[in-house]
Amino acid sequence: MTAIRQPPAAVFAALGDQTRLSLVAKLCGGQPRSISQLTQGSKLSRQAVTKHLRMLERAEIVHSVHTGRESLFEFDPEPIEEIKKYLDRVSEQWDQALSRLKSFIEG
Amino acid sequence: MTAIRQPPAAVFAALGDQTRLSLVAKLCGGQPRSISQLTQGSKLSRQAVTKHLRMLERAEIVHSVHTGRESLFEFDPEPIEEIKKYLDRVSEQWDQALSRLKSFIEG
DNA sequence: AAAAAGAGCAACAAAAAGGTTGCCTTTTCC
DNA sequence: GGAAAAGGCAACCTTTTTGTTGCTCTTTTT
Repeated sequence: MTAIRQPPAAVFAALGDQTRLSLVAKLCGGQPRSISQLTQGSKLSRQAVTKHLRMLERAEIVHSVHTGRESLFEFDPEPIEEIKKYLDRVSEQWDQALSRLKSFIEG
Repeated sequence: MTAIRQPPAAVFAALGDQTRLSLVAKLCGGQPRSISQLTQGSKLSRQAVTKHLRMLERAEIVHSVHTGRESLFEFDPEPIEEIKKYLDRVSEQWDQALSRLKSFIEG
């Protein structure tokens, strides 16, 4: 049931912010965390952090699960694997360009 | 002389836009291209494309070289290699979390 | 049952992003 | 020398981002 994936730009955009990058760093450790937990130590308000989490959620980098009075966020690895592949293709293209240049000079 | 690298968030942000992603796709092919060339086929104005290029330049993903009346843009691979490493660390953390979970269940 | 903790919703405001247009300068080509 | 091509600069506009605050609701805790 491979879902239709966000285009890579949306995932990059979601990662393009230090606050959200920090949230990802915490969540990729595997332990689900509540909004309050994720707000601890941050200079931002809970609402601000919530908005960032919703943005990560739209990019499908995290998802939330409601339990009792709190909503826990968990990391989802797929979108990041996708953009890694994307970046690999970019690097590969570049490497091929370098190879061509090299054999042109040598040949 | 390893330059001080942009923090990863800035690089992700620079890639977080379809237009800029397309520009990167063209430039990572190795051939330097002028602004006019890069504007060809785009629905955007030259100025809009220029702004996107400047944004990629700030993130050090490309750099420009003036030759005569045109300015050529070239791809720079380092920032992308950096964020690939960053994403590898994220994936690694996640994988370790999964391993711990697995051995907890099995043990 | 009352207080406290965790969150959602909505309104608001400031700043940044994304794009346009007009005008000017510098090269190149005829 | 004059026209055309390539770009830089600045003003301007609209939309999105990023953040705040206040209020309400539900779930725990005591």
